[in-house]
Amino acid sequence: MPILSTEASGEKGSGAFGGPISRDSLSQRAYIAIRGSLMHSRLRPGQKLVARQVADELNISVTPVRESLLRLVSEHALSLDERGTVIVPKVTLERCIEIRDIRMLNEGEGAARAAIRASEADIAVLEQIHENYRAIEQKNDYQAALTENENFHFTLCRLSGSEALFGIVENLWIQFGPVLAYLYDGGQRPFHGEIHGHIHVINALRSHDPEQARNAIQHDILTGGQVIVDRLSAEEKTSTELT
Amino acid sequence: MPILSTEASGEKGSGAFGGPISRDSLSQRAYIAIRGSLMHSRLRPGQKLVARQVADELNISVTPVRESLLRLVSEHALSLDERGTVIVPKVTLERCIEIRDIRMLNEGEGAARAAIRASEADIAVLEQIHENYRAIEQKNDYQAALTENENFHFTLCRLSGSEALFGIVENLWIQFGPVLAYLYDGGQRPFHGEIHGHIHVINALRSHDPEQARNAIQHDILTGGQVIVDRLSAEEKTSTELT
DNA sequence: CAGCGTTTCTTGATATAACATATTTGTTGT
DNA sequence: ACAACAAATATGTTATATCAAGAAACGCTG
Repeated sequence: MPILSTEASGEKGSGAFGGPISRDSLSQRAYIAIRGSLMHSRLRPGQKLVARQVADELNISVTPVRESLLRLVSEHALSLDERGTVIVPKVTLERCIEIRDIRMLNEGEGAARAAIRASEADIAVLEQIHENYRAIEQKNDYQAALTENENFHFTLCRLSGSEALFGIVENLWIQFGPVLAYLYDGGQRPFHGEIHGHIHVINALRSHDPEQARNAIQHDILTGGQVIVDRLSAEEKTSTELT
Repeated sequence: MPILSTEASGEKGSGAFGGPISRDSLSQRAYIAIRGSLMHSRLRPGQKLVARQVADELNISVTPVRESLLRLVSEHALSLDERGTVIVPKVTLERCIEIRDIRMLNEGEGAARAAIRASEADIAVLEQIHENYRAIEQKNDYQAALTENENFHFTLCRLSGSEALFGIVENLWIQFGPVLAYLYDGGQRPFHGEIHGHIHVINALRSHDPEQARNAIQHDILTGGQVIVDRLSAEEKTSTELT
């Protein structure tokens, strides 16, 4: 059974033409491929990622594969077992809540800063992203919706103008993303029919109200994560009972 | 001229005996060596770190060196130029302030959580670290003082019990540490004779007062960083005038 | 059949070689 | 002396071979 499904999607499409295909290094492409598999939850928690096997599957040598695996480990998106083998980390309820809370802290700060700096054009872009997101979600294309939701959060945080903050948020996402995807695979929708949290964020930006923006994105993260927390609680309770 | 001075310090001394010397991988040792050089500001901003040269200097092959360099790049402790060569990033005033602020946000949160969870034993450990720190500082051993200060901040954050938070703080430190060291090399002492900020943190922990702890560590970071900000402002002003 | 030692397989870690490209150096012709 | 082209060098990137340590399979003996 193949470890990674065949998805060489470039993520950052290079040019409007199919054009001079991305001259990324193999290492970079391997990184994107593995990260993509992780984000789309095609890798089971606890699964081993053996360098040689992954290399075979991607038809490249182990060197660039090893580089990308180690990079993902350093980003805490993957872990190492006692022997040094790369494994997909298990998402515990505890870890999930922890990451959610740190996301709220840092994305909240990002939103607050964004509220101060964002121009009307910036906000319009964000609004457009959200509308795309809603449209995609309506079509039940959860994978795509996931990506567009990520896009919203990243774009918002980028508006803070803080490189360091963005780095942190990006990094938290790669740890949290797989959990979200895991949920989507379960066929549940984390968001409800009410007014979507993103809207409140956009309104706060328009008012240039930092604290309102902070609260809005924090509420969005909390709401979006609640379904995951519920489900993980249920699963952990079940497995405990089985023990 | 050698890129890295000879310092193979194990950081995490393994055992009380000189004992079964650390069976770290070469990659790990290279990482520690390069990181150490960075933290002790033996690398000039803008300097190139050529994999083969570093490998020669450490008497190992390029593979583990490349791995550690890439790891440091992924941690934003080093950067890549357009060609892919690793370079020591230049510290701008802007970046310095940015990292300081994000440190305040996250270490503040760490301290607040620590105030809730810390036992008296935990606090005693922290107190001991601070006393060591003061003693070392008095002896004008700035390098060692720097390490002990780092130890204080890390230990405090670890008391928060949040793995994710600790990872972020650790990562911010590796970006900020070189700047601190740079300052120390200039012979300036960032901390003053008054009651040290760490003391206020410890008091807040004893009172189990989260917000007081948050304020205390934030104030400490702000105060400690002020000298750096002043100096960088001065330097940037000068270089602007020269232009 | 059980236990134990040996061989083989797996797999991470390291070294080295092969390759590609950009930069530098050197040479030559006018 | 200078411009243009060619050779050499520097350096990141990838592939492959080797090593070592642990795990697993295998077979031998009692």
